[in-house]
Order: sequence, then C-alpha cells, then structure tokens
Amino acid sequence: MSTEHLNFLEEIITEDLKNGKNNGRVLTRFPPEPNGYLHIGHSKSIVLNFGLAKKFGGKTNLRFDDTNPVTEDTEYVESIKEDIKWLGFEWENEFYASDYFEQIYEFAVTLIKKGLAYVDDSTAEEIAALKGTPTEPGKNSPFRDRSVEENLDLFARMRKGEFKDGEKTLRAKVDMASPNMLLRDPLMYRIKHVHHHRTGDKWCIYPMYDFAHGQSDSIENITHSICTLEFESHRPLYNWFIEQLGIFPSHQYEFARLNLNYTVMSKRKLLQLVNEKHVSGWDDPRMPTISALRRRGYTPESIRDFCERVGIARRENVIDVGLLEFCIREDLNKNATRRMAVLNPVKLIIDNYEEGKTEMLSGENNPEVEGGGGTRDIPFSKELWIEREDFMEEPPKKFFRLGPGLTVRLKHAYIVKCESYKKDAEGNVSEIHCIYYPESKSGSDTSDIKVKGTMHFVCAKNAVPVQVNLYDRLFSVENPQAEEGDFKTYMNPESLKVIENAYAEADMKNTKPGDKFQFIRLGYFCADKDSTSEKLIFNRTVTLKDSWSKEQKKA
RNA sequence: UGACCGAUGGUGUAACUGGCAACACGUUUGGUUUUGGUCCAAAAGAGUCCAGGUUCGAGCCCUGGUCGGUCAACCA
Repeated sequence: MSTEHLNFLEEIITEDLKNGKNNGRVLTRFPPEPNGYLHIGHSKSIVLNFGLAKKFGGKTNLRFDDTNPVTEDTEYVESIKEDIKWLGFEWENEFYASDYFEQIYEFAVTLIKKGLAYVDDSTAEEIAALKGTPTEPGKNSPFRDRSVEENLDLFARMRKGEFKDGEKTLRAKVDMASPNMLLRDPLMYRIKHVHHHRTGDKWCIYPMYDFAHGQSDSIENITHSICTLEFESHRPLYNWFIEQLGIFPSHQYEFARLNLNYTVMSKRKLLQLVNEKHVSGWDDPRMPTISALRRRGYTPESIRDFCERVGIARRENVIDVGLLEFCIREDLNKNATRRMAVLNPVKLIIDNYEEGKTEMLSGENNPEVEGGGGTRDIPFSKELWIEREDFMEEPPKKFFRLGPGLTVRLKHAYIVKCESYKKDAEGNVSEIHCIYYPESKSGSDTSDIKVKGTMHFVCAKNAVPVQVNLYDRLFSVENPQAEEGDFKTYMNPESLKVIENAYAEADMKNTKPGDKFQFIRLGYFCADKDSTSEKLIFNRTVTLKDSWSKEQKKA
C-alpha cells in the first residue's frame, strides 16, 4: 500500500482532511436524472463517488436530479436503484431534488429580495437574442430592473399557475457581459404545466439544473460534489448561488467522463436505439447499460475492477472495450463453471465403440479452483457432436484438431483418430468417422499416445438442445458519433447471431437464468433471463482469448 | 476571433511534488498445459505537443505558440 498512487480527487480530500475542513467529514452524492438507464459511464461515477466516501470514512447519498418532469419517469428511478445495488453499493439516504422544491422556492424568494433575481417576460427567442455570443457581451433584458415587490408578486403568481408555459421565467441578475455565458443572467425557474412523477401537479414551475443541483448539495451538506468536465464552466455559478444565499458551501470538482470505443454512451442516443427498436430494450445485451451488461453475464466485480483500472483524471479519454473484456475474463476464469457445448455441430462417429453403450466420464468443474471445484458426470457414447470448425478436409500445418489421419484428445474422454468422413449432397461434411483408443481414457491413460490438441464434444444421445446468442460490438466503427451522418448507419450488422440448434452437455438441463459458465474453448456464457427449462437460452458474455485465430490471420 | 480546461508508449493511468519516465491492458517471443484458455518468463514500444526561459538538474516551474475539448437548451 505504500506505493499506492492517489488520484487528484483523493489528493484533494486527503488535503481537506489534513486541514480539518468540514470537521473531517466526507459526504458525496450520486445524482442521476431519472430519464434513462444507467450505463457503464455512470458506473465510473458510482464507483468514484461511493469509493471515495468509503475510502475516507464518509457516506454517499443517492439523489435523483428530477427537475425536468417531461423526460423523467419512475421506471428509470427503479432501474437506477436496482443497478446501483447490483454494483454493490449502499447509499446513506435516498433523496430527490423534488423533495427540496419548497426550500428552493424560498431560496429564489431570498434572491429576489436581495435584488439578485427578476422575473423576465421575454420569450426564449428574445432571451437568446440578448444573450450575446462567446465573443460579444449580451444586453440587459428590458425587465431586468423590475422592483423587488413586482418580482415577488409575479414569481408568486408564476407558482400559482397564472401564466402559461414559457410566458415568464425567473432569472438571476449576475452579469450580461460575463465572458462565461452561464453567468449572463441564467434562468432559475421556468413554467411547465406538467405532471411530475413525484410531486404530481403540485408545481407548475420547476427550477433549472443550476438552481437546483448546488442547492440540493448544500441542503444535504455534501462536502465534495463530483461531476464530469462539461459542468466545469457551471462552477462559478454554482459558487455564486451558494455565496449569495449564504448556505453550506459544497464544493464542485470535475473529472473526465468515461468513453468506450465501438459504442455510444449518450442517453439520447441510447434512448433512440431503444425507441426505434434497433435493440430489444435498455437491457439488450449489446447495450452499454448496466442492466444490459448484467444480462449479458458481466459481474459487478468485473465492472468495479474495470472502473478502477481506467483511472480518474481530467483529460479526455477513450477506453478500449478490450479492457472491459479483460476484466470480465479475469473474473470468470476464476469463477465460472466449465461445461461443454457445441455451437456448430457435426456428427462424429466412433466406429470401434460399442453400439448402444453409454459410459459416464468425470470432468472437473473448474481447474482454477484448488481440487478442480468438484466434478460432474459427462456421458460418452458412439455418436458425438463436435464443432464443425474443428475438422478440416485438408488441414494446414499447425492445425491441432481433426482431419483425415489426425489424432486428438476429446476433453475428459479418449484419444480418437480420424479414419474417414462423409459428405452430404451439397458437399458439406456430414459424418466424421474415428476410432478410439480404449486405454487412453482421461485420468488413466496408458496409451502413451501424444496429441497436440484437445477438443470439446457433446454426447449426441444425451445432448441438451439450447439456443445461443452470440453478441459482438454494437458498432463497427470506433467512434460512431464522430462519423459522418446518422450514427445508426454504423451499427454492426453482425452484433447478434442467434444459434437455434446448439447442443450442451447433459448436466446443463437444470440451468437457471443468470447462471454463468465457461463453455470450454468457446467463451463465457450466461443463461438469459428469459431462459426456461423447456428452452435454454445462453448469451455469450465474451469469447476466450483466441491465439489460433490470430495465427490464421497471419497466414 | 472571448473565457475556461487539457496534452506522457497503440490505449489508460503513474512518476515520492524539480532528481536517470513506471504500472496495467494490448502486441511479440519462449515455456507449461487434457481448454490454441489459464499460468510462467522475456521482449519491443514514449524521452513526456512545439519553441524559448529559470535551474547543477524540468514530464513537473515561467513565457509564447500549436492542437484538442467545453460554453450562446425555458436539458442535466
């Protein structure tokens, strides 16, 4: 631990603690807006906020930033809570910005009384026109100098519902000439006669982000309010409101959000994929959402590990999905039960094996666990299914699998030698005939035969038919939103391949949704949530590393 | 052409705060292996965006550039 490096936020907190700031108290918050499902980018923020608090003996609140009722919904609230819990975090309090509407309203009244806020009758267009540009200062609104009394009266009537949507706004009186656009008399309240998922029809005016977030932080006595880089220019305003109100000085710190290649992360785009049915839903295993990763077979441990590995800094970054895949492989390699399944079956017949006989072989559940993690029975008989890719009529030099005259071991079973093969009318290999060496039985091999390869198989007689969904990256380009035109035109047409007729070994009959396996030599798979005992469905979480395909590409 | 922020191997993050650029992923090579997985061993790969300056010494400090990001929603 002595060589452990602190990220810049840990350094700040360490320093704060040293200086006795906030009496050594650390309170962070995770503030999602309930207008979509959480994605892998949010998990970075979650791990950061909860992790920081935990590391420094503090707590973390969950606070829904629900100030815009038009896009928000309780469905999202529920999914967000589920995802955070699943990731393994517990919040100290469950709060909602809407809990504070009354208090935030009072804050606004306070600012009006101090002459620091005014009701503006301008339309959105007029406000925009007077806003100026980044290089030119803005101009004062003609309503900027209304009296305190008039502002108080108007604001009260806004609340009462006397005005239509957009007819009036409440704005902070800061500085229309500020080089920071956000300080050019930002909107504090707007009128929306919209039903709110929590406050119902109690309110028809809603505070804007800038007049809700910092205030909520302050109300909760948040010490370190951590957000992403794009809020950086909001910080002066964040501080301005807190200062003018004289309330608890929460502090905002920004870090660079997580970007992943071969996917999109904006909630707007994800919502579009869902609404336009490009995916089956928010938890379609190809999505970068937490619910999708869960359904695909990712574990909370692997996601937390990933979030820790990507680090925390203030520079833009794009993380290779390969790192995420590494994290889940590392976890599942240690923990996933090994089983055999054949995705693209072709029949293998052992000519010298007794007709009608079935013997039970034993296979360890996980070689990574001491003692092999127990064993299960694997039936073996004359007819087996093997992977079509494991046989070649004219095998190249380093092909350590089956082909005419070639010898391999069948995992947990016998060594077999290919004697001949048959083809169907279309010219596809339909039967591979082998002989087996009875004395080469796994565990008691006295044959002294050396083989280069080991293959998986499924006993045909006892095979369990299963559906397997092979997932690949959702997009075929690294950064879809940087490409020309609609990002959806860059979706990977092969992001999902459904295999209806795969076979799994007999032991897998009783698989339950969520069960995770390594299908030997193929990858990690997770029983889908829709999987039943009548119809088993497996999602491929991630393939195994495959140095053979690399070898092939070289040739 | 305003303000703010950023720039270190292919990617990401470090560098004890001014002392011979490290770790992880990835890549390559070899070994082990009844998973072409795992594991083990090794290698290649940046001289820190550029130009000046301060200093015995700069990735860290200063000046000026370059490039990238963010900001003109009644979104968050």
